[in-house]
Amino acid sequence: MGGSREPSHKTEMNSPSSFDTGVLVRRLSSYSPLSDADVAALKRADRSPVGYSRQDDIIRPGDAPPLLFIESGWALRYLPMTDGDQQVVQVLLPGDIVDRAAFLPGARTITAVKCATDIRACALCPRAMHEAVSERPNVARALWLGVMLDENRLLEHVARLGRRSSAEALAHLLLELRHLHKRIGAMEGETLTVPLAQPDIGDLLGITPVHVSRTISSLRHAGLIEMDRPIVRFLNVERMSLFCGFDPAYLEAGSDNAGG
Amino acid sequence: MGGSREPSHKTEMNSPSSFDTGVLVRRLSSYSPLSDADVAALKRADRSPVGYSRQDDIIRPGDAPPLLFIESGWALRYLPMTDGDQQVVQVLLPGDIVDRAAFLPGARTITAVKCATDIRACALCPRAMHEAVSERPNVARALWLGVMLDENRLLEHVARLGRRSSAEALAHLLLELRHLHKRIGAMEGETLTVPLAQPDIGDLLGITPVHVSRTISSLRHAGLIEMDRPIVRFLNVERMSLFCGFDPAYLEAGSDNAGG
DNA sequence: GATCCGCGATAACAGAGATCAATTTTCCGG
DNA sequence: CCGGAAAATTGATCTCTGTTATCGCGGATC
Repeated sequence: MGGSREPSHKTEMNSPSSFDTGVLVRRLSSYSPLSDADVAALKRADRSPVGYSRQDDIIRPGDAPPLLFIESGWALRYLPMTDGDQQVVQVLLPGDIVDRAAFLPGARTITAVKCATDIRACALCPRAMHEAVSERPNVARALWLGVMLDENRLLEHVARLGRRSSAEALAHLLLELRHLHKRIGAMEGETLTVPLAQPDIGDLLGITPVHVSRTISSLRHAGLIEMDRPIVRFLNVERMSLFCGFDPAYLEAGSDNAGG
Repeated sequence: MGGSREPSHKTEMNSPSSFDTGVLVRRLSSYSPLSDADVAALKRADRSPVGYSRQDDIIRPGDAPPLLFIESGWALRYLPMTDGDQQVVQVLLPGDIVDRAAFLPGARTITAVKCATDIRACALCPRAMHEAVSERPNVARALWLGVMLDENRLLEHVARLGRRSSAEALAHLLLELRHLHKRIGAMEGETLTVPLAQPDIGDLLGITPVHVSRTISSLRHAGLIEMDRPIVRFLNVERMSLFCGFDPAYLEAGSDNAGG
């Protein structure tokens, strides 16, 4: 079957938590301000990190997924199709929760998640998380905002697949990744590291690897990007955004965190 | 701009609640059993129903959406594209919540929702809902399960757009609608009422209206369906499911509501 | 009852992307 | 350092879907 592989290199890691929760806490507090008590409640949910190797499957369809978030590395959440193809539905970046079905005791997921790079992931104690959610409104609000923002990304992904040419779709995807990394200061100038192979991008955009290659070179020839695996350099963000109709509003946590 | 229209016929309706909450309560309790106290808590959130006419926009991108659920009728949630096209991301059926961003005080939505038929919708009091969620674990669980099932439908929609031919995509969509209605006893035999025009289906599947017509006739000629607006009759569900790789597992509330 | 407009069907043609194939390059494991 | 496998590029051809246009129908409006 496709490229599914056993998580052969799953590794226990024993570096402690004050550093490891950093990614999640930073993410959540970027959604909604967290007090020290909120952070402490989250830290109580923290468990030991686990390592996965590139190409490992973290979860598979039918699993009751573990409550995990990505510490470092990229992963791809996808639906395996009956004919062996796969459709990627989400790019998981550091701070992302692998599968929120894990919040629901006993629930099964319909997706698989494979590592695009070596991954360090961090487990959370479901009981402690539920406590944090029910007793800490800020935490609940931040998690819920995360749900909404992920949904927004998914909706835009639908629009990419349904209503854009492959060149527009690729441009839009790259601009989304750029925006997410720019915001957390994870880019050097206009240079971004995208550790995805062309077949991965094909599974994301619903096109063949051959056509990914052609699409990339068309963006190159249009003077929008340079791409030298795994480096992507943005040459003209404004023109590129215009070209594919990219508007970062859907990635923002709602300019008005006023509340009612 | 496309077909956006003011909600000119918005109408206050004054039929009472014991009947109106029925749809939502029935839906939620199909996700997770609700006690009388749970139902009572939900009823406290109930507000007066509102009517909309076919083609009205219930919400628009940038709105702080109202907390509404569909009482009767079909609506389409979509992303308006810059070129005037629209990409439908969700079919809203009775019992569906129009936009969950409404759960987050002050949040804005990025989607629009338009009525495919005349609609009766029912507002919920956000305060009472938050109370019900925080004090009634069954209610919280049912709502969260609803979130997960909607996500599953969205993920399958991504797979439809990315990895299926138009005929497979249409077959898959129709089987999803059939399954949802069959489960609540809203079909007569293998006959389903689908109050969508072909341009709506095009916006759903990311294809042109012309091609929707072709695609329908190809399913007809394959002996899979009869379609006489708005009636769809399924002639061979098994062969149709095989044809498009439809597996209803993603619509089920997880066979094991065991819980940990 | 006349008119109009959106829906639906169909046809001819154009274009985007898939498929098949061959070749080179890069990557990874031993 | 080497060898095999996967990734990447490029070309030729085919298929599916978009585009444009025409026509009939039916429901809404006046």
